[in-house]
Amino acid sequence: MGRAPCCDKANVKKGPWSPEEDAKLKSYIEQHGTGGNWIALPQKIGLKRCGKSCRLRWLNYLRPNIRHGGFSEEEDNIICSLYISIGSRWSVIAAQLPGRTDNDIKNYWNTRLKKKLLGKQRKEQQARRGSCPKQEMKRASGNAMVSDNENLNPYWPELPVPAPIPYPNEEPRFNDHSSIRRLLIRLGGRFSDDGQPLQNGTNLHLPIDISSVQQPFDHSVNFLSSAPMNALNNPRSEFANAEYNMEGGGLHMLQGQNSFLAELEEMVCSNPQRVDGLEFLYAQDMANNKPGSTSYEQSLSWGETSSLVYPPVASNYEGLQQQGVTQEHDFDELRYPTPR
DNA sequence: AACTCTTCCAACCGCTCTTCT
DNA sequence: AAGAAGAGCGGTTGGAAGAGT
Repeated sequence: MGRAPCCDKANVKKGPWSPEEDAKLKSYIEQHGTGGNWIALPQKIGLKRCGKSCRLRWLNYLRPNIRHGGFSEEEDNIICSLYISIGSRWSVIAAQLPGRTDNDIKNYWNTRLKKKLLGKQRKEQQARRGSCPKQEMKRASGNAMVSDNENLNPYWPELPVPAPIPYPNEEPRFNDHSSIRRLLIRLGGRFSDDGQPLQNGTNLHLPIDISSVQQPFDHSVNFLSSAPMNALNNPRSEFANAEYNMEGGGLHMLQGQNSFLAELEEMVCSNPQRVDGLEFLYAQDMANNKPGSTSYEQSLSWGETSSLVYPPVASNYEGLQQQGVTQEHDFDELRYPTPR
């Protein structure tokens, strides 16, 4: 048989934590540790909280050396770089940023970095359009007939509602991580505005060599926590079945960027005739999906596709090793050091 | 001043994997 | 071995705070 139920849901408090609850939880854990059992912990200290909730409160707010807000530019770049490499694996990203929690990073990404990225992309778009005012005026006037209902795209309100792009094989080409990754790479692997433009891939600035993080996905080098590696060994796991092929625009298995990618995708889908500057986002996917087809090349200009570059992938596995981030280590300890 | 809209983040939810009985 | 709970994680949401009108 299994264990006892984790908690009495009906008799559990929800919502914001009071200072008294915080104090109780903090002082108990500092004195006794978690005891390896979060479920039993709230009863021990007389809190009407679910153990899960206690754990979250401790990890995200009460444990020592937590920093909130005030993300530095370097941290932005690290988050950006790791997101390029591994997607929304917030706990892994958090492990690279001492004092940051996965929840914080996740929030920061969703509320700021993502918008920063989209804003940057839009800036580029406007700059391009600015160089062609006649076309711009023509487009704007043509758009006057579009109903409010149809004109839902917040980023491209002046553009006509498009005919759907004829995707060759069912899948839209914003197939997730590879697309955003290319967008990030195009921006130079960094969010900050002072970054130099990417030139032949040589100026790409990645504070962390993401190749070391890619390793497990190459199925060749073990790294980080035991959990991902277990997942790799598990035939049911997404890791085991995924094809991680950075050069081929792969990473199809990565989840969690859906809404953001949908946003990006909408930018392009809504304006198939005018995708200046976004070609890089899906040109390669299309090439992959539809070898031999030239319909896209004919209807769209892929001038930048050839200049698409990827970050250098020279191994820096030693870097993570030096940080103690190897399979041998208890990665959870790195993420959530237990109070001593 | 009052109202609406937007932004931000703490906390919850639900899922997967691991551990225990 | 099977089934149930625990642990951990990522996605989502509710509401407070701030900004705009």
